[in-house]
Amino acid sequence: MSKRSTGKHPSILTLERFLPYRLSILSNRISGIIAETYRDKFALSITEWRIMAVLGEYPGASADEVSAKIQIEKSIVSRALQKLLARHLVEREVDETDRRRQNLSLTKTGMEIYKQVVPVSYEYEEQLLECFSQKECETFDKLIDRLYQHAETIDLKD
Amino acid sequence: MSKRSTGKHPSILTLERFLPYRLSILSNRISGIIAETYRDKFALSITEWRIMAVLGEYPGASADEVSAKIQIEKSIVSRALQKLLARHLVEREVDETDRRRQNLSLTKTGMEIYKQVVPVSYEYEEQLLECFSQKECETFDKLIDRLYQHAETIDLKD
DNA sequence: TTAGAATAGTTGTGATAGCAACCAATATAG
DNA sequence: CTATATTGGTTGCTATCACAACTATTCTAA
Repeated sequence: MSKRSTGKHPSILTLERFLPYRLSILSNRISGIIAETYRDKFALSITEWRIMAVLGEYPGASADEVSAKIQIEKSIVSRALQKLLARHLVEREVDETDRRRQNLSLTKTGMEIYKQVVPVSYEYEEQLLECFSQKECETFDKLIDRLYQHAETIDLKD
Repeated sequence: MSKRSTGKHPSILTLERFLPYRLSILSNRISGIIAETYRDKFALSITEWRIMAVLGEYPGASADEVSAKIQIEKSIVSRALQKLLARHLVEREVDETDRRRQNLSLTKTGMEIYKQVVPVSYEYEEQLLECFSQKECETFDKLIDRLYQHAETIDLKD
C-alpha cells in the first residue's frame, strides 16, 4: 500500500522534463527534418522510404515481414505498397510455394532511387551525431537500446 | 565535390541501426504504452493530456501558447480543446484586455483528473528509468537535450 | 480426407495530423 | 484617422494511422 498523498513525486508535471514527451518531440524533430528531404527530393514519405530500405536490405521479403521489421501496421504497409507499386519502385510476384505470399523487391528504378537516398540518410545521421564525441555516441547507442529493451517489459498495472 | 561513389558510407542502409529510425520506434513504444493507460483509465489522448499538463503548469495560457509549448499545430490543439471543453475538463474566458485571446484553465473536474494522471505519469517515467543508473540517467538527459538543440540547427543543403 | 485454425494480404471506417484558407480583433505605419 | 499587417483562433481538405472485418490460401489434427 503506497502512501500516495505523501508520495515522492511533485504534484505538478513539468512536461518539458518528462521523458516520454521529450523523446517524442526529439523524434519528431529529427524525423521531420529528413522527412522534408525525402519528400522534396524523392517524393517519398517516411513509411514509403522505410519499406524501400527494408527491401534494399532484404530483397524478396513479404509485406508481412516488412510490416514486422518496421513495426508498422500491415494495413498501412499495404496501402503504402500500392503507391510504390504504382510508381514502379517496387515489384512483387506471388510465391509459388505459398500463393498467399508475395515476394517484394525494388525495381531497377526503385534501386536507383534507393542508391540516392542511402547516402543522404547517412550524411544526415552523421550531421546529427556531430554534437557527440565518439564515446558519447557509443554511450547514447547503448542507452537507447537498453531503454528500448526495457520498455518492452513494462506493464502498467491498474 | 564529394567522391560519392567511393564515399565513406555503406551502400546499404541498415534501418535498425539508423538513428532517426531508432528514436522513432523508441518514442512510439514509450508513448504507446502510456497512451493506453491514459485512454483506458482517463479517456484522454496523448494530445489532450499534454494540453491539460500545460494548463496544470500554466493556468490561464492561451491556445496559441499551449500550441507552442507542446509543439503541436494550433488546429489540432483547437480541435482537442473542443473535446476538453465539451467534457468540462477545461474552461476558457475571453481576455478582456485582448478579445482575440481566450484564457484557458482546468475546471475543478479537470483538476481532479489532472491530479490522478500526474502520479501515474511519474511512476511510469520512474519505471522506464529503472534500467539506468543514476549516473546514466544524467548522461542520457544531457545527451538528449544536446541532440535536440543540435538538430534544430541542421539544415540539409539543396 | 476434411473441418477448423492460422496466415498473407486488402479494404472499410473513424480518429488524428498537417496545411492552408479564413474570420475577427488588435497593432502599426503613413 | 485609416489602410495594412499581424495575431488568436476555427474550419475545410487531404493524407495517414489504428483497428477490425474480410477474402483467399495453407496448415493441422481428427
